Amino acid sequence: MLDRHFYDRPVLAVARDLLGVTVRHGPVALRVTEVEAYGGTDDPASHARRGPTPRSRVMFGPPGHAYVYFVYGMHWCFNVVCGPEGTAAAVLIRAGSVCPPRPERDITGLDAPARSGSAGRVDLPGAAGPGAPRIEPNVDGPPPSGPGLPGWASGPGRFARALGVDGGYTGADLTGPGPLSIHRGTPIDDTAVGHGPRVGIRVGTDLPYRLWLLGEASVSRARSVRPR
DNA sequence: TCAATGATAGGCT
DNA sequence: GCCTATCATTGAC
Repeated sequence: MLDRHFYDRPVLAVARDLLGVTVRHGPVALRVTEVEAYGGTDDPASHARRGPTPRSRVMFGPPGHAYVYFVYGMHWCFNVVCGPEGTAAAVLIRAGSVCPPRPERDITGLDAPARSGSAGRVDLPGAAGPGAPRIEPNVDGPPPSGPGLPGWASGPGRFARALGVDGGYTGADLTGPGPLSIHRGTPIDDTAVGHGPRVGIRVGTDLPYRLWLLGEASVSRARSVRPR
C-alpha cells in the first residue's frame, strides 16, 4: 500500500505516479488510467482557490486522504489529497479499468461496498449534505458498458460509482487500515503517458494538468464544449 | 445538443 | 437569511 510519503510530494509528481496504481475498496479494484492535478490556491480551477471552506477544508489537510465531492446534482468525484499539508493540492481520478479484467468475477463483487454500511465512512461537516444520495454501484440498471468493459469506470462520476465511494468517504485515510486504499502497480514508462489540458472546467484550461495512459480505452475522449 | 439535479459560495438585504 | 450563478458530469435524444 502506498504510504504518506508517496502523497507528500508536488501534486504533478503524485499525479504522474498515480497512473497505473490500483485503488481498492473492499472487493473492488480499479487500475487508474487518467488523472487531473489541482494545485492549491493559485489554481483558478481548484476548489481550494478561495481558501478553506466547509467543502474544501480537507484539501488543506494532510496528504493521503480522500476528498469526495458532489457535483452537478448527481455525480461524485474521487480525489486524493497530496502535497505538504496546507498546500491544498489534490489529484482527481478521472478513469480506471477494472482489475483484474475478469468481468464475470467482478460483477458480484461490485455490490459489496454498498452493502457494507458505514464502514470506512468519515462524517465531516461539509463533506456532503444529509440529503445527498448515497452511491449504489451496479444497482441502477445497465451502465453504458458492463463491469470489466472499458466504459465502466470511464469518467470521474463513473469511476466513483464503480468504486463505491461517495461524500461519506471524504477525509478517509488512504494510508491506514480502512477499506479504501491505493496500491502500487506495474511501473509506467514516460513514453506511455499522455498529457494535456484538463476538461470540464472554464478557467485554468491552459495548464497541462491532465495525465493519462496512452492507448487505454477507458481514458476520457475529448467532448465538444457547450457554449454559454 | 441539451436537460437533469442539488450542493456550494458569493453577493446582497 | 435569501437569491442567484456556477459547477472538476453524464446519459438520452
